[in-house]
Amino acid sequence: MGKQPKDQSNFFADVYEVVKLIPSGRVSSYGAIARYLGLSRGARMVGWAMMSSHYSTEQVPAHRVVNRQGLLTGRRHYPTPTQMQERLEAEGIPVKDEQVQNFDHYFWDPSRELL
DNA sequence: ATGTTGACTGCGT
DNA sequence: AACGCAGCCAACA
Repeated sequence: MGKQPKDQSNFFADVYEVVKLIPSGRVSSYGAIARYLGLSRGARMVGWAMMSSHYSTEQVPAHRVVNRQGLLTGRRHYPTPTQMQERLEAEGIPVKDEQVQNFDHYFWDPSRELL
């Protein structure tokens, strides 16, 4: 068995796929997505992929991905620091002070919800 | 090839 | 409960 062609960051593509599966009105976390992809501690990678998603032509709802505390840690990578929050609120997710309210209720875990 | 960094997370203090 | 340190993977200089 030779080595597998690494393609070009097909890891990013996998992350995009999972993120695109997050239903509107729900949020997920970097760690949950990483774990679903088999990376027990690749949460930072997921964040990296999200940042790259801005340069991708694919539409990835990166605003639905927050950290495990429900904090909008990625908001500073948006054109305006409030865009991420506004987008979540537009989907019916209450956000106060950079934090998703009732986070546990809106949390969507690919390993749990998705099979 | 080596070192640094990053939209994180878990555990120890 | 809050803070700090270490682990993990991939891109970049």
